[in-house]
Amino acid sequence: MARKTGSHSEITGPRVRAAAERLFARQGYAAVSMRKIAAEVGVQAGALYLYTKDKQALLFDMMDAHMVSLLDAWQELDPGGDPMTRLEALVRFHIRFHMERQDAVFIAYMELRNLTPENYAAITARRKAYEQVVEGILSDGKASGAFAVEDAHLSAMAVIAMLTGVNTWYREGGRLSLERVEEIYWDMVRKSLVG
Amino acid sequence: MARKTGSHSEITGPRVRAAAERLFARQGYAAVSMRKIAAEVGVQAGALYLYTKDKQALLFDMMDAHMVSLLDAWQELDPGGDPMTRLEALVRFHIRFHMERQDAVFIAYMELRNLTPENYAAITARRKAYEQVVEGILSDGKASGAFAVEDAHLSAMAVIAMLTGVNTWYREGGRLSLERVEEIYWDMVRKSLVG
DNA sequence: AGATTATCTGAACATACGTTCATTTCAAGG
DNA sequence: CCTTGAAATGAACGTATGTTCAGATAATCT
Repeated sequence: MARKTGSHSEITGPRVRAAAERLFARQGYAAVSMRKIAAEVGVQAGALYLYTKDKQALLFDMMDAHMVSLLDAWQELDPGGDPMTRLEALVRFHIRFHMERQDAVFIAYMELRNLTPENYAAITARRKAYEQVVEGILSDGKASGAFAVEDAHLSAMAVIAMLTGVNTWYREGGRLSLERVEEIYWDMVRKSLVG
Repeated sequence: MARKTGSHSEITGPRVRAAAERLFARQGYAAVSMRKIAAEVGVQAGALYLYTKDKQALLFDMMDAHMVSLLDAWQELDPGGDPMTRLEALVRFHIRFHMERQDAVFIAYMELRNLTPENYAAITARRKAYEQVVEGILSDGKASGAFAVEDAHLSAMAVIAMLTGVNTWYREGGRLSLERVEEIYWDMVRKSLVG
């Protein structure tokens, strides 16, 4: 047997990426074999190499796409103007964006050490870019007197860690709606940064 | 060849656990083979099984020991009394304790999915116990009016995420001393929870 | 000194891995 | 209807995996 009835490149390609993302998030990159991914797609392992150079590219491409998407989405949404307004927008954006991409976020945080040195450097650069978006807002707010921030970098890291942490405990249909979570987190972030 | 000169169980045992912790933290459980651990210790792979039932026990035992140590250390240090005092003690304790055990903390957060279901349940129970320590302090503070907390559980998770995040960016000998970091984080946590 | 026992080796086990490739099958175009 | 090429198979490759175990060795005890 070979080519399956109804098989098509434009369908299989995305399905490979989706299966890899699901499995990497649930079991970890190192624990997921190409054969497992292929089985999830309904194909033999060899066929995956029509859609990716190798296993490493599968990981890197999804991480890079995620980071680019994060940076692009914020650039689109950034209201500009005063730091308080921008930070509120960022807090709400961050929570929403990350909650809608739980698998990709999980992978972006957990699989850094499974990247080759070159790929690691590339992803790290994107991460730093996002961190500097946050740090920039805090710096502006410090300069304008809107925020009582001692160290903009430290506070940026603290805020990001706190926000991303939502992913580890929030489950849809739980006690709190995502809007409510957004509200409370923004309240905590704001208070932690003002007088 | 067989038994090495100067070989001794009380020495090799801890060295196996130390090597496993180092390697699991750096490369991930799934990516570390028993042969790699053995090589780090300077022994053949088969010898490891004198000190651990299997690879899974190596992971579980170190994670469980870490969690027990965390809970015990806090119980020892808990000053009791009013929530504000207790929370400050906890914030400083958490940062210090986690910074001194970077590898163990990393593993405790990253390798949950490589535990068997039974082991996962056991570790998760310990984690929940610690989360409830924090949540308990916030609840007390809410009841006494010391904290303006809307949802004690959510705030507890936010605080823990923020504090543990220090591990991802703080490097010894950097711009800020650990005492300074403790100070600033406590300031942020306190402000985020009051008025 | 000789016997005992804890400690470790080295080979073996079945199984799985990522990747390549000749071959086969199906869908589409003329 | 026949040709062409994209899409997938399935077998093969060398290597690595966790774990077991009979045998070898050095430290300890009598």
